[in-house]
Amino acid sequence: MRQKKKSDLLTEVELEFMTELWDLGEGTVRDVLDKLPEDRNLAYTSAATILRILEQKEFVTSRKDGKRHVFKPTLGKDAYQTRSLKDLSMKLFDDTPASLVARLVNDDALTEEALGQIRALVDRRLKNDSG
Amino acid sequence: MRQKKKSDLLTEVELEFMTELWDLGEGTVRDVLDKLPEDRNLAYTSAATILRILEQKEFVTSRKDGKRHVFKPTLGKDAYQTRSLKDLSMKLFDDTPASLVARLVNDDALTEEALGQIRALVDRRLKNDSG
DNA sequence: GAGTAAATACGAAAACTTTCGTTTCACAAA
DNA sequence: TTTGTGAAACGAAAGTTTTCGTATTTACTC
Repeated sequence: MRQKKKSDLLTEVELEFMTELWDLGEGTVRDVLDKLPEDRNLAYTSAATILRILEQKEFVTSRKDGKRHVFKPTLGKDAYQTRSLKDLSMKLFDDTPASLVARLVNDDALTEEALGQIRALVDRRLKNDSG
Repeated sequence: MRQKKKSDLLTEVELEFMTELWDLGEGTVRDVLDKLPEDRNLAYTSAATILRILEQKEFVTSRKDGKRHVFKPTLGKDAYQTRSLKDLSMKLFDDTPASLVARLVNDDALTEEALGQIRALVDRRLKNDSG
């Protein structure tokens, strides 16, 4: 029996909307629409449709507040970050996170400061694991 | 004058094909098709279309070898990895690579070995920069 | 040159994503 | 209760990606 193929990843526009919701915590169609860049020029009904789809896909839930719907992510941004990294690592880095980081730290555009932060993060994690 | 909006990122299927080409170095439609998973069941003409599109988008070039075309990436896998990471970092990590790594090293699924490798990479880069 | 097996060229169907218009609904103000 | 305003519901148009069919071309064989 074949599954319907749910990629469990957000599309471009879905991610755009989730980003605003993660930032807001929760919000109405109007809230999200107002938060988009000036030049985005998306119709109200389009925004409503995106949120409806996100609800169908269970990335958000909604409750009613008076006559409007308030939408709220069911999936945290951090969880989605992890999911995206896993996907990228699988598709492009042989499922080897270290090689992903290798590519990142070999990027000349990366500042020394960022490198220092990264090392601190790794050290902290290694310390916690052993301690 | 508005640009047509070329995202310079590969679509799902395009990436699937580029991955095989990166692995092969170069190859014909048949070569790539044969390299796909058993259960992929893609028509020959579909594969040919994807490669044609990749050529239009200038991700590959082709030369003729007898009656067939041999396709070859114009963009290295490492360059595309860098590009993808930059995109993900921008869209989901506030354009802060360190926070991307933070999410990665906080993933419980990451092995201690991988962590060690990551630290070694960072150390090497820091050492080279200062030396 | 005619036959044929395999590849290319091209257009378009199918599937999915993004956008929007129209209708319906809910609430509030007169 | 009617009317106006803004939201929701829904379907579908528009845009993009993925898949494939048909026609044509190419190189090889006889």
